[in-house]
Amino acid sequence: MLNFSQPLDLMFQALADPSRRVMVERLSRGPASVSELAKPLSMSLPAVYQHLQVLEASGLVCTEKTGRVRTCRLEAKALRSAEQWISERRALWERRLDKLGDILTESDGKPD
Amino acid sequence: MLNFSQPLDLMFQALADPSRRVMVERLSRGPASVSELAKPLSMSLPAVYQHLQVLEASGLVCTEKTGRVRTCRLEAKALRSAEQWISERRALWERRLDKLGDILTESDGKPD
DNA sequence: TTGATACTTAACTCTATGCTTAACTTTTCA
DNA sequence: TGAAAAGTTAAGCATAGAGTTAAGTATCAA
Repeated sequence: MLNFSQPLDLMFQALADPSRRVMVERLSRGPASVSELAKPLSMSLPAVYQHLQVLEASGLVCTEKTGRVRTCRLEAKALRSAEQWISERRALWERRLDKLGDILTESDGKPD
Repeated sequence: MLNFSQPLDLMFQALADPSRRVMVERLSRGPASVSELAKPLSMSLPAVYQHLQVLEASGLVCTEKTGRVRTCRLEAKALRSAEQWISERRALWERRLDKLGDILTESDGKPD
């Protein structure tokens, strides 16, 4: 399928990489510079930088450069929308399971 | 970074593809066969099948074959754990923002 | 003004992903 | 029994993704 570059694609794609999740994890405890984000990761700075660009493109992280330091911070709104997509599907499915359970209980074990 | 194949990697990776999200969406409304999942997607059945395997490997979907039909259903527990990861990070970050807001309000505009 | 710091860009390699078509393998049922 | 239905496997191809090194650029501090 062609890449529609929809927000959810980019967000889930961004979250799929463990290094990027480490970066998000770090940023959930407060803003950080590029080098700070790189510190716990065993890879070159350009690699970290590329991950950062993926996170920024997804909207999960926004950055701002002041002097020679780029400061990165989490974007709660984007996190919320990814969370919400999952939540809605799960709710739909669980509601269905509940209803099914009720029917089974009411009818004392009769199948669907 | 090496592929640790951690559950979250696989789940977010699985959700990153729009075709797979269409499949999850369909399954949130109830179980379905492989061909039913394939119906709205403009790709070959083997392609759909491969997507299904990605979803199954991630734990988001489980399947069971009866006769010649494979029935697929959502796994609420897995959805919950992906949702929770995001939720926890967001909560941490938003709590931080709130505290910061409080400090700014109490001190009447003094910086951090 | 010069060396160090903190990114940033470019070019390249290697692997993983997302398809495809073709060829099987069950099951089902007329 | 034998064709149709539903799924499965295999092989191959094209593109995207994750990493590298090397070479910039822009700030800062002395």
